[in-house]
Amino acid sequence: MTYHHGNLRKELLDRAAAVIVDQGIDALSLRALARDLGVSHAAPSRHFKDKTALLAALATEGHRQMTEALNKAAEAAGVDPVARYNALGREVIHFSFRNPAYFKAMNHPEVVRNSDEALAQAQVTYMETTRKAAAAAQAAGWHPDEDLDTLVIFSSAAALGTANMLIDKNVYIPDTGKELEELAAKIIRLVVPSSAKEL
Amino acid sequence: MTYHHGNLRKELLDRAAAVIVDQGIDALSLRALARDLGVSHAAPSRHFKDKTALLAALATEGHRQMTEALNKAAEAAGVDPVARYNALGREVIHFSFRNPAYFKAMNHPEVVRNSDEALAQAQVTYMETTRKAAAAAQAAGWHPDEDLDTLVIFSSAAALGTANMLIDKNVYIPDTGKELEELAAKIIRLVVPSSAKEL
DNA sequence: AGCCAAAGTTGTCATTGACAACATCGAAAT
DNA sequence: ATTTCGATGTTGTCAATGACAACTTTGGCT
Repeated sequence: MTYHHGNLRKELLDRAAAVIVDQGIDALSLRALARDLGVSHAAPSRHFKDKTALLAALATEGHRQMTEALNKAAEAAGVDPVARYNALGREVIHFSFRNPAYFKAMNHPEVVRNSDEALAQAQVTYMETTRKAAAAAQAAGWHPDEDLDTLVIFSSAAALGTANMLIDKNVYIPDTGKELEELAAKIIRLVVPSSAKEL
Repeated sequence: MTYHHGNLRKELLDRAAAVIVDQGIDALSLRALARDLGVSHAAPSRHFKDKTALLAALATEGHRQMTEALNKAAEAAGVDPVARYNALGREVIHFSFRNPAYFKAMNHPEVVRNSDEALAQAQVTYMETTRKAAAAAQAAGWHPDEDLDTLVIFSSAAALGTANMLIDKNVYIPDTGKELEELAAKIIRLVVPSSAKEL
């Protein structure tokens, strides 16, 4: 083992994600992370000023990966703007299943409140992407008479709210016996049809 | 000042709610609460075993008040089951605006995970209320061919998600210049029409 | 009058985040 | 090749906190 760890920043983020998944964000401790990785208690501070900074980095990376995933999903959905927006909604939920730790960091009130430059930028970019896709869907006939702002908030809230409810089954959910993915797809279909033909 | 405070339990809850509103749940500290109320650092433990227990009590009280508010709102909405369900959705959001601290406690992952008997019961009751109202709306023509479970999760997620987004403007929201209430009403209308006639 | 359980207090400990001062290493410049 | 210096780790320390134990006060019940 060398004096310099060499990859501490990334390993801290990975380990933090693992801890968040099975113990929650509140249980995260910088000193515990350091112990887990076999470094001294103050080593993490070289990479993250404080706990919030680590979570902000996690959230920023999450936004990066989600943006990538959303772009892919939209492309795969073809040219129909309604189908694309539907795919975006499904992908947000799917992403939250695949990356619960990123998702939780991205939506943690404390993290969002103290977001640094990079994170704030990532958030704005995400909202702009959503807004553009929603506008296209609207132009294709989805709720043509509604305010775009209203539509954006409605669909974002539905997608994020669904992800939050399903991620940890925090709320009592009757056992539907269905795969969560299929359930998510049905829910998103109630927000945006899966194709313009269904309008 | 007497040795026995006389009303400490309630004052702890009230003060905690105030702290949560302007500093967030993470900033809550039992010792700080004790200081604020002029009692010793261990006094709160006589009423709440630990921090989670205090939050659970807050959440339980929140559920109690919300249930009451929801019942009133449904009654005021008349007999049309669709209008009633729409009113429920609007009231959830309105409640979260009026009682952000309760709402945050009720939706905090850590609190929900470690819920005690009373809180678990309150949560189940809430979901059952929602489910019944949704079933009635469906019987009246709202998405007659969809699974009830799907409809319940969809509408709950939309309402809770909207409340979460609007409560602290956590997410970037374009300045609509509209009152939040009116915005919420428009969003809920996208979930459930405001009357069966609009189906 | 006296008992006793509820409600408060003081004392203490381990954990944590934050910071300061010091140590080591590797890569860039000479 | 050497030197140097900034990045990365380490040790040491402090104040705040949650949790718990042991003791005290008080008011209501018998």
